[in-house]
Amino acid sequence: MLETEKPLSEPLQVKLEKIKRLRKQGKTLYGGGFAPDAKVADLKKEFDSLEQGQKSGESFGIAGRIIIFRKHGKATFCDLKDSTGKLQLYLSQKVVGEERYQEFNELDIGDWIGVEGHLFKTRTGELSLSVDDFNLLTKSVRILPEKWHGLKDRELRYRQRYLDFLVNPEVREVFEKRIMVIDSIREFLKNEGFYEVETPMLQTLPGGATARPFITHHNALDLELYLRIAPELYLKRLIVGGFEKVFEINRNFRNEGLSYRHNPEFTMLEFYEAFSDYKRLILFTQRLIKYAAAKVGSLEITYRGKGISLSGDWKSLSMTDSIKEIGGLEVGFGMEIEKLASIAKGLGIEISDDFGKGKIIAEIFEVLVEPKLVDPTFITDFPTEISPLAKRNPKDPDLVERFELFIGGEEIANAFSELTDPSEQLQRFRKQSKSSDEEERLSGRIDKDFIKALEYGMPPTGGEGIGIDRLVMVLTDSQSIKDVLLFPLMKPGS
RNA sequence: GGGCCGUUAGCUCAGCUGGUAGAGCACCGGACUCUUAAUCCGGGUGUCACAGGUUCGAUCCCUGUACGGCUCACCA
Repeated sequence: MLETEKPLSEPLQVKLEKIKRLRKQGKTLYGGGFAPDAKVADLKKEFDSLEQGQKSGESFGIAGRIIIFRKHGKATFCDLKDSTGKLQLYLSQKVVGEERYQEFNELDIGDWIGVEGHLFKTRTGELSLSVDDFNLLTKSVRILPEKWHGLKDRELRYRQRYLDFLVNPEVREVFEKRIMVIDSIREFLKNEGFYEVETPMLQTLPGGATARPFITHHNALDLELYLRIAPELYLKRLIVGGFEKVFEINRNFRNEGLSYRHNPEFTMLEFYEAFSDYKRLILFTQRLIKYAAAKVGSLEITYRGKGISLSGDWKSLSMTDSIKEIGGLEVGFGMEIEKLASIAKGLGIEISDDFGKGKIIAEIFEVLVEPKLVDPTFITDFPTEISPLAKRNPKDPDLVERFELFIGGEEIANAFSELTDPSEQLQRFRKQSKSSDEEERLSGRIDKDFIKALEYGMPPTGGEGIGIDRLVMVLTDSQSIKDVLLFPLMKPGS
């Protein structure tokens, strides 16, 4: 027990005394050397059809954590939980002898034990293991949370996630689904011929997105470094280098506020495909997300109380059309900027002086349309002003070849035909770096090495980012990003 | 960072108008050889988040602090 943690409750003190006593008696509390030869789920499957009164011919060894006792004098039932499920153990004094039986009854909920015995079915038909021998593998000192109500306190659940997994089985399912989503995306992309790569987390210029970075320092080089806010500029360098299809699934770090959909570190998929473009990515994205959704369950999902169908062809709308159709407002680049600004102000949007038409339209979109995009919808034709890395629409310089995908009101994907013209890229960066917005300025700090790479020639390329945490939230109907992160950021407890 | 709400036993929760706290699980002692939240008998184990203030008296009222939740802002 941590010495700093005092006073101890009486049940805890009693347990500590007991452990002291067991130690004095020379008992091994932290053992080892027991290798289970079976998993609970496998045994349950194999002996499902066992008749009552019948015993498995073979003896099996399993290991797990005791989660509950039901003691009956000279017989004891308890449930043992391993990574695959729980199995009832039956221990009879007649079988193991009085001394061993006493020792078993000194075990506590939470202890890890290894047991050996035969399988049988109880009177009520529950498959159980009749214990012939057992050993304590690890003594649990602390008292586990309650079996019935589980652990509800969100703070404790996030801070002590291991307990959350122990007593709230549905939490484990969410993370198993998260693992499946990531596995299936990898599988899909690899089948499509993509290489998985790793690009720098520590960057000398935080590029590829607009966000405040975490700043750190390299001692030996006496160099200011930034935790990456996006891998984009490095992945594009690989396209320049002749890799035609690359992806990375990894963490990005953004020094921004927290919310139900923001954690300072989050997992992003970015992939780039030479000779593709945003239109082809629309089709590709549908296939990718449908593939992942099908692997974890179904294309018919529920998110925040709303049924969402991922089947069929997903809707696609330009940003201004969506504002008209869903927001009921007609806006466009043909309007005077003053007019756009006053519409935005009427919606409670704050407009700075350096906002252009594009940024104002995007703000209106965010307020009026975004939350209403429940069924999967691609929004296309983003303003150039807010898309410094995307290729301009050849027919309309105000717009770029870009889309974002929304599901359940959440932004899931962001993709565009990449800007490949080095001089235009330089200009766009320069414009950004003059912005009054501190983050924009920092993000726009010109990565000359990246421009140089473009000067060597990047083939026409489609690139996309998918927020994995958001996608998992939608696919698991999780109300907070913290519920899909194993260890969400928490301030140190008091 | 702003607003609102919360923090009582290891866990889940009660606690009236201010009179120093109580229930289930867990735990401890006892009974019990097929239980399933086993049952039965007995036992309450607490810095009421923390620090001040008001009061004869504070878990309760007030102020501040910490942490969390929701929400707004920033962002994905």
